[in-house]
Amino acid sequence: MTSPAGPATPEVPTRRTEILAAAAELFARRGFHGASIGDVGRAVGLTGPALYRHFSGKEAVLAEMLLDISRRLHAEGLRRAAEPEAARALDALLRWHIAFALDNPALITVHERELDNVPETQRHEIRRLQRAYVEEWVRVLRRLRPGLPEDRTRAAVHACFGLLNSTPYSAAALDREAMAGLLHTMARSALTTA
Amino acid sequence: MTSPAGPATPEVPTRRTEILAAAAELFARRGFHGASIGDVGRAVGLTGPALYRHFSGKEAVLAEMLLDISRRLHAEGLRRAAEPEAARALDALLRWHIAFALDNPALITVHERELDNVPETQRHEIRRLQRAYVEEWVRVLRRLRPGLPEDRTRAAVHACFGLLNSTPYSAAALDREAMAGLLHTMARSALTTA
DNA sequence: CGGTGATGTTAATGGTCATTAACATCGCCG
DNA sequence: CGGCGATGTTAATGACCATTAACATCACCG
Repeated sequence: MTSPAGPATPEVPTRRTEILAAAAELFARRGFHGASIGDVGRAVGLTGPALYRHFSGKEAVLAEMLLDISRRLHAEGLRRAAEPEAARALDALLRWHIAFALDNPALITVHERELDNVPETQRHEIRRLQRAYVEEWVRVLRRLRPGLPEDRTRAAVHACFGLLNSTPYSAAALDREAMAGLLHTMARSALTTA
Repeated sequence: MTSPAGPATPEVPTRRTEILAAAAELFARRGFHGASIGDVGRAVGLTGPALYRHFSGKEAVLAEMLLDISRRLHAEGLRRAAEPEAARALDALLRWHIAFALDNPALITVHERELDNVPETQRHEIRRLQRAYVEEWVRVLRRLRPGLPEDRTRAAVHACFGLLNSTPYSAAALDREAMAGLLHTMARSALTTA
């Protein structure tokens, strides 16, 4: 009953979502070309070729993964940026992005690195969503700091994502709440003094 | 006359350094497993097998690249952290890291992502240098903010590197000086309010 | 019961790749 | 001149890999 491009992390895990989760882990750790279809299959207790019952190919796994991430980030980004008070909107965006990064380090990593391996057609849509997400941040920040030129604002947002997405490499050091608080403080401070 | 593990970017480019530079670009763009020896060779006007006249294999190219980066970062980090006044030392470290990242986006990317593909033996040494470099930052920051617990300090430094290393993805937007200034301001603000 | 669609498995198949072998060029030094 | 070390080249070689083919299982539905 699951539609072919349905949500990747529904309440109940299906085989498709198991595969997507295992692939995310492997692609994040070893890179898209460093993890084979056999590796992904093995990670969910199957042989390599079994994956073709669920996806049309390796690239399709990556494409669906990135499309799903982009959609989730963008959809919730839209919601949180709608908050009328700019400072509150920024905090809401920060909380959302930080929670996502701490809960899904592998997804964040793959999202950041592997876009080039997605087939053209779907790559455009993913890029569109990524850009739209960034623009939500830019809009909020411009309300907060009207004097900052737009290109500097956008560069600041990108740098902020770099900070927030560093999570995968150092998350082990602190417990989740401490890490979330630290990232929030640092990111807000970086953005508001940019 | 160049020693086998000599500096990778001397005044005059040798064939070895040409190869290292081309490989850095390709490994950064497509990942270690996504760029073939043939690709690297072609990028310097050679065929694939010709590389074996200069390196013992693909992994050796990566290993020398990462070892060289780690050494350069660490050596200059040591020097700058020696400044007696903590606030000045931090600025000196920031200037150094930002200049390196803006001048060598490919190296920064590879340094951040590909350590796992280095053979064990050299991996340890690279990790040691990376850790030592981080510790220089931690020491300086602790002098500046003695109240901050050590693990939080280290996490903050990692997050700061995430911010500074985001350069490869957005450096095109601003000219070099503007970008350097923006990153410096954001990073210092993030670290000092952590 | 019989069949059929969903889901797996184990064998091809064809391509790419890292690495090595065998052979060429060429500058330099005796 | 003659040789030789440095540096390349074009053919193997053997591994791995994505994908497809051919064959099994099995739940469910008529």
